[in-house]
Amino acid sequence: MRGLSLQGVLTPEDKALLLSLQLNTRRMSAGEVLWHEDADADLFCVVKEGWAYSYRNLENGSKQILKFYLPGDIIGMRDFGFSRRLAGVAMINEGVVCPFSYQQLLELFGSSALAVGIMATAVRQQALLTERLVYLGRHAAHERLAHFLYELYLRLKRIGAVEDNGFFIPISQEQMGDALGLSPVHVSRTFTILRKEGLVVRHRQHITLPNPEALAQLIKFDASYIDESLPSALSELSIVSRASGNRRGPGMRTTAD
Amino acid sequence: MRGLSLQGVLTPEDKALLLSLQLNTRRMSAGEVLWHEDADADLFCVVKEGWAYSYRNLENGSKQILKFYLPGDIIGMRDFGFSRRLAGVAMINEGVVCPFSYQQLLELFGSSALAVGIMATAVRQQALLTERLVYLGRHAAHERLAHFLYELYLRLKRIGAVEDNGFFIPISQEQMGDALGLSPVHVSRTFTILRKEGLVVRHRQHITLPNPEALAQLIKFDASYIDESLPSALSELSIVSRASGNRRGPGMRTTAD
DNA sequence: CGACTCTTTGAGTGACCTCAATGACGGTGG
DNA sequence: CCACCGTCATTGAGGTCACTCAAAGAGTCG
Repeated sequence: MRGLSLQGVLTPEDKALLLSLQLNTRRMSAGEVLWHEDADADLFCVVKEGWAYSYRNLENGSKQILKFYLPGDIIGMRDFGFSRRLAGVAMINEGVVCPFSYQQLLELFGSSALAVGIMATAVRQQALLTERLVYLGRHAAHERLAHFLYELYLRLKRIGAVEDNGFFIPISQEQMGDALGLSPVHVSRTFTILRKEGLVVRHRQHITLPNPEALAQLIKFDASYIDESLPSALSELSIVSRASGNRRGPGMRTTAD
Repeated sequence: MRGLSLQGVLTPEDKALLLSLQLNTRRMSAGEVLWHEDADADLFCVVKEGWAYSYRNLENGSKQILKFYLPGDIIGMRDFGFSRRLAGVAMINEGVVCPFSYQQLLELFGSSALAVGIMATAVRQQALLTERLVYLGRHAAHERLAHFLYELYLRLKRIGAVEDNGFFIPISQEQMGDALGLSPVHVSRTFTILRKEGLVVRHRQHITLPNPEALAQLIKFDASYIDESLPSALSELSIVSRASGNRRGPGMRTTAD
């Protein structure tokens, strides 16, 4: 890095921070791992040279690559708001990266805990999309549907909308197909399969999971992307309100997007 | 809303803001559209009752649903950092939402333009993932590959790594398959198809797009999710640096994740 | 010059698709 | 109360896209 020019309205603190980011550069060899899945999440990296990619290794032996990073890209934003990495990152070819800590970023937000929380919440919601991406890319229809239903089950449970392992679902099978990348006909067939295995009972707009654990087991569901608590630095930011029309749930946590 | 309790370290301003969010509630009927794709993006919504979903209507007549929103979820974070909506949002059943403006959120970040920029950058990067999701869900192999290559082409062009419509690509076909949800064998076949149509020329680790416009046309590529400028309120935050090893590009814009 | 990785091509299979018809349910109006 | 309608779900038949397995060609590296 020879120079650093900034446009706009950055404060002197901002500029100092940006300069500090350029300090720790690290040369990486081809294939070298920046971090593994489930590793502690405490830093970002800016790619200076070379390409990198983030990935998930799946139970079934396959792999889903989430993103390729080119020079100038920031790696690791995806995990901000979680204590552990949701995906591994490795270099493709040789290159140089600039690591910097979450702590440095937090200083930027320092004045507003709410801003930090909104940022973290936005990132956490992205985790849901990422999870869906993995299922679209590398899982069969019955796994996509099972995952979809189980995720819904957990989210509804959080807001107190699950009763006796069952919940109300106003979505048509065609809409589920549009979400899961399946034809409505095949969604129906897939429901039939899950019903015959005793995993899902469906009656009109009501779904019951007689054995949620078995369903979770089927797809090796890892719920950390949904209900893991925020790292201590960001904690205590849930917006708890009690909506008038809300069915007797204990409260309502606001989760982004 | 009867009450609003907050834990943690929120400032009085934060609390005032949160209270103000509860003001404008709006009752929605089933199927009602909150906003269309490409509409101006200037507000969020918190879902109080009912379910909603965000979607993309595709050129080929199909539809991809991105996410279902349950009570307590925030809608619209995905577009923060863009001037127009990347996806439409509609209610599934009857419900109540609380709209609030981006402006209110910006006040939270007010003290730090850099914090705003990082937030916006994180959200913009999510747009890339969303776009990939759409292709995994609803597009054939040759469309996925064409889209992947064209997106790469645009991103590399931004950092000055494209020369004569060609660029260096250190990725194996197996890795592309892992990104696109295809087997390595089928990636190879798909390359053959694109080559025979004169859209892609590949020689080892170098790719040339003889006619980028034709490729973009094939997949109706809308580049707004990549290169649309930030809304005025957030503008001027690109971090321009000149990396030592960077091939003679004019500079390097930092884009998140 | 081998050993290795990556790519290409062929053959056969399977998952999911489309098209089409029927069934189940709910709402509406006579 | 019942006939009618529209929407949604189910089931069958046949087709296609992408998969797996397998083998051979092409570069690259030591």
